[in-house]
Amino acid sequence: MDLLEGLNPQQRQAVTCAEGPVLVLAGPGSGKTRVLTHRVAYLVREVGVRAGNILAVTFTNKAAREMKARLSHLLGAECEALTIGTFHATCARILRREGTLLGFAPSYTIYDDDDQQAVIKRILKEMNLDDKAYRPGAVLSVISKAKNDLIGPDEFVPKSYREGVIARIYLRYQQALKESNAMDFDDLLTNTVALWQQFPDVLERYRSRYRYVLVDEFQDTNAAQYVLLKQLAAQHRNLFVVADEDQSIYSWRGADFRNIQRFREDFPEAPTILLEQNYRSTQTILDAANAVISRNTRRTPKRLVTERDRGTPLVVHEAYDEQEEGQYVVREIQRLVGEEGFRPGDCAVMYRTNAQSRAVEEAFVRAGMRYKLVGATRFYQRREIKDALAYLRIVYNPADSASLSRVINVPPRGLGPQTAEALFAWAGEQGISVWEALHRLRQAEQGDEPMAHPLSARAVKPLLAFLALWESLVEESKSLDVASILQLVLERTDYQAYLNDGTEEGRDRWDNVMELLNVASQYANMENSLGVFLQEVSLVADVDELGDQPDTPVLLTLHMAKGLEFPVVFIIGLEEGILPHSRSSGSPEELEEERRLFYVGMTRAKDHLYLVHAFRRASYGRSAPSQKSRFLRDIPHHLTGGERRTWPTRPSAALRVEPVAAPKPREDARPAPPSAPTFAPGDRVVHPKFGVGTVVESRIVSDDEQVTVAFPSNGTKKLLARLAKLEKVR
DNA sequence: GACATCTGAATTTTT
DNA sequence: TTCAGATGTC
Repeated sequence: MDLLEGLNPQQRQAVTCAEGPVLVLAGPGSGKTRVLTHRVAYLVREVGVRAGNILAVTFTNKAAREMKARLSHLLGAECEALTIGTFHATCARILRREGTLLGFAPSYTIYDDDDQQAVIKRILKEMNLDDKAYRPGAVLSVISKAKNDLIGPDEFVPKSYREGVIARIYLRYQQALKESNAMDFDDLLTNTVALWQQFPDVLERYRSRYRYVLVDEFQDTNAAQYVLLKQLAAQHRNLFVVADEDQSIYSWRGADFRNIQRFREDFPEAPTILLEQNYRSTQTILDAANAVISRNTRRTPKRLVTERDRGTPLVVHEAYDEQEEGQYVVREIQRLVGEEGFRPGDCAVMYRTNAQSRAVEEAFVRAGMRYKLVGATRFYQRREIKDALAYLRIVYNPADSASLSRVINVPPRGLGPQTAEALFAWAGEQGISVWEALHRLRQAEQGDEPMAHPLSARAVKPLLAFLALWESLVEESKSLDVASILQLVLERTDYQAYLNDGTEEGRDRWDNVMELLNVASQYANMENSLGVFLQEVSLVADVDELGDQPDTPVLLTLHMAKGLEFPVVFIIGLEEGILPHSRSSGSPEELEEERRLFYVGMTRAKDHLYLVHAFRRASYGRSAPSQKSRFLRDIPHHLTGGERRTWPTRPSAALRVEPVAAPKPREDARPAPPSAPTFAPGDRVVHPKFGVGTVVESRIVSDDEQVTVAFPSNGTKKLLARLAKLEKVR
């Protein structure tokens, strides 16, 4: 296959200039993924670079996966040796190997937002600070900002009394993470930078390994990431970055598109290649997007052109309120599918804030139409999933105190907040982990010489019972894979009984846990499956889940839409206060970022673009009139079919989506359950522990059969056929 | 210590 | 509207 076939001259240039730094400024839809993959393939096939010497960094795991998939087509087996991943995943892997140099065991835990909050809350308590005055979220955002700028707790210079306090929290927070053998997201980057700074020989190793570095979405890198790249590429200078400043939408997370300027200064020999040819959208959509983005002052003017025809005008639509907005969208999708030959999966609905999805979802449900909601469902954020993962984490990394405090009393075992706090404080005083503290407690209680400890007599027994449970899990986990460990955890903690409170919610939660077990079982035949599983699970993002989904419309935020494309795009909530968001209209910089966000959304569309706003909108309970977004005024009239509205004919029969007996929409695709239950009510069964019993009910849950059995001597139990060794008896 | 009920407070985007 | 935290009861 000719790697250059079908590429335009600019793309070709980007693919083939082999040595030295390169800056590619790529507009939306200009085929930059193609350029990146073909360049990697070109380096390997034509230049003779060894695949093992190439590092490609992407923004999401999904992008990494896609790139790998494409490269396996282009390169075959050779692509296995490539390193392709997000900054975070790549750093996490490096730190697994080298983290001991910084004092982190390879089993370190990656803390997510909730874990971070938990740590901060504990510190606030410890320092006797009011969590109203120092809201954990606010404190964390200051800390995160500092980390993104590579400012450690020691270098943090407070500019106010408040910041002085935060500086002390920051210091304590880093200590706490270290004690827990844990890192937060930002630490993955900063610790890698620190590692390379402090150990030049290690840096040297990675420099000679990653001789060619390619970076996607470079405009969304932060200072730490930029330093990382500079460290790596300082000598060989083979740094290839692809950027679009107009699509920089993560400045609130520390991203700084001025890195593009820095790159130009630090690598002055780099040629700049412009990709302005758009292969995605109609000229009308591009013209509208150009009109919007050209209002931004801080940018290099670009002209996006396409060879496609003008296409249809944009549709600007005013709905009465958010309900009708949703109904309008659904009805329009139905029309496009019914009359214009689009598939449901061709359509995407985009919005500024997750809360906006609700009304749209309701409209889909009312219409009996399936849809896929990206994010918000947040599988890995669910309580039961986090509990299960926390168990796995303390098994893998017994120092992990945030996970421990999460599950120490889940299910309830008599270890309430008082006891937990006393235990943690006692461990803290002695400078040891809770794991060790519990061992000391056992010695004190069972050893010959009694030792003083602050734990109440009543708490000792459940504490020691918990330690025994924990120890047995740690011990047995050594010879088991993740899925088996998880099963063991579920059995030993009787977690199912805890979740199954008879409500539908309880059943759903258990289903989720089974789904997690399902995911875990995919890691079965792997070296260190527990560690691999935990790491990958810590780094998944919502967009990553947007895989081979059923053919349904997709609902997602504008942020998550970056990098995607759809034949039909609806952007809803085009109102002042929402887009631009009220929290981001303070400074011109923020306003420009809001505009970029809108631009990103518009340029996702291939054929049809709908811009929808509502006359009034309810925000938490109260409904109020709204004003249409200033961004709409930037679009020339001749590009839209004029503005349409469907009210005040409300309530109009034409608009109402008729409720249909709706199949319950599933937000997450599940594998098809096994066919029929093997057990039926009335069956007599025998269980190794509970003895003989009678089946009350049996149903398929996820991919296992859940059997409810009444045991005369042990009461009624819900059992999983896969776990419990149930046998039918005559 | 566990659970139910009440209150009031806060709402952006997420690797 | 939703949710976390506080309060009250057993």
